[in-house]
Amino acid sequence: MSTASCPNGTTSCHNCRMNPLCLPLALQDRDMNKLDQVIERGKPLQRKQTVFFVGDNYQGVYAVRSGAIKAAITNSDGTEQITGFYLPGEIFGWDGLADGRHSNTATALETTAICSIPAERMDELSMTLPDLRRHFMQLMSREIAVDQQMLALLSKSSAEQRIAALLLSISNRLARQKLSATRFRLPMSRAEIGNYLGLTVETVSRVFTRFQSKGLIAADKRDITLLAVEQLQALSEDNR
Amino acid sequence: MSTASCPNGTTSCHNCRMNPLCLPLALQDRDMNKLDQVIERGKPLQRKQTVFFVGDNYQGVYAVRSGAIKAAITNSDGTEQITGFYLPGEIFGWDGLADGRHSNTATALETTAICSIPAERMDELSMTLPDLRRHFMQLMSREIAVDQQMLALLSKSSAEQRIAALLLSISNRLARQKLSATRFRLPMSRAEIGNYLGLTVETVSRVFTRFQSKGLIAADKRDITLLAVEQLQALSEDNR
DNA sequence: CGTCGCTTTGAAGAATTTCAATGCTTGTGG
DNA sequence: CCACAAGCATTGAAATTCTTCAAAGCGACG
Repeated sequence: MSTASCPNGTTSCHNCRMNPLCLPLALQDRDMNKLDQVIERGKPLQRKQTVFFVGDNYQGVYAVRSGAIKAAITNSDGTEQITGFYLPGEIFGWDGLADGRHSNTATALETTAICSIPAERMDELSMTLPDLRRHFMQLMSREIAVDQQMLALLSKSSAEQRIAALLLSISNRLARQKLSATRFRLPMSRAEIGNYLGLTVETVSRVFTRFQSKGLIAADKRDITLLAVEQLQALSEDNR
Repeated sequence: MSTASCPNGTTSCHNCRMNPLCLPLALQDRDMNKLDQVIERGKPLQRKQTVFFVGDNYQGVYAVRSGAIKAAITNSDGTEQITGFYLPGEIFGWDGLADGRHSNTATALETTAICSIPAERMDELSMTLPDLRRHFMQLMSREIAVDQQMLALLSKSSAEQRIAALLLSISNRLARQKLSATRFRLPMSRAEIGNYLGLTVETVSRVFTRFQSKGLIAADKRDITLLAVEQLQALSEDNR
């Protein structure tokens, strides 16, 4: 992996200025300087390490710089329900702002580098930098729009449509980060895909097989190549 | 209907001060005064009237004062996919903030009174009133959390669980507004419930019948009485 | 070399959808 | 005032999709 914009180890977040990875908005230079001081950088997370647990106090939000994060709610019976995957350039953790505690647990799917944006700093900045404030609200709004899109997907569609839509979503999001949109490695397992999409592992596996035999994708375990984006698009858009 | 806190016709939004209907946060009195000047009140909407369409410019968000609103995405084939129902005291329209255009169409399910909170005003206020700014972000965060909860529900559960969860959700939300939590009239049709929950009308209808024969609810068309809240709770929480 | 984690495949069973038909309520025009 | 159309809800029976249960393959890693 790690075709990401900021290499993992010895990075300085000055990259965030060149490539608007952490906060992908065109900010004034002046604003960007201030922003740089706010972002805290930690050491990369290993697979299965968590950023925060359900119930943890909300400290702020996080931007994925490389790797991938999954967010999951824990059901009453202890099983997990994945509510989102976050790829490089995306922000997660907003769920904790409402009542001061996270409703999700956030876990690294692979070796992952993140920036944190502490709540107080965000608050201070929101006061002094109108652009940044608007940007934060736009980011939250985007999360809402994405979740609702996902809702629409889950309510309406068959297994094939869901998986087609997920693959296209990942493709688009990688493209936005100037990464390859047609060849990529899935950061999550079949089981995690199934969990997220409300399908069993077996169904996910079967759909991948079917997609291959139809020539829509090539899949070698987690390495995916999209061969017929238009057809996938059509598939995901049609109602069953 | 219209057991809502602010009666429809001749209202002044001073009610919003007494009963924190429009913005349900404990604000300083001083802040509340300023807020009152911001909220615009229009005439009540009739059933099927829309607040905004997909693609409309984002002008701000709206609070439901009485009645009910549905938000829906239009699929490429023209069918609608309901992404949320908004009851008295709840805020909708955040989806348009991200890119300046609404991704949903918002429609009144019945005669509905709303307040609008214009974007510029919200922006000004966010600058001068830190509490209010935090409150806006909390509201957005709550929308995210609710949508994600819904995602979890749709991914994991059977028809009965989905419907049980929807009934409980409505019940809780009415209770928060000091309305009856066990007897209420659904503002939406079976078809709309099905659309929202990813089920067919027929399945929705059958589940209502099943719930009645099990003594969990009494239902006369849209008039619902919850008879066994704990059992519904248990049902909605168990995985299938 | 064997175990562990993940993926794939098959066959049977269950839940939901689809198709078809009927009933109930409301509103409207004759 | 009645009749009829339109919209919504309900019910049955057949068809389909997805899940469940069971088993086996593959690859990585100690």
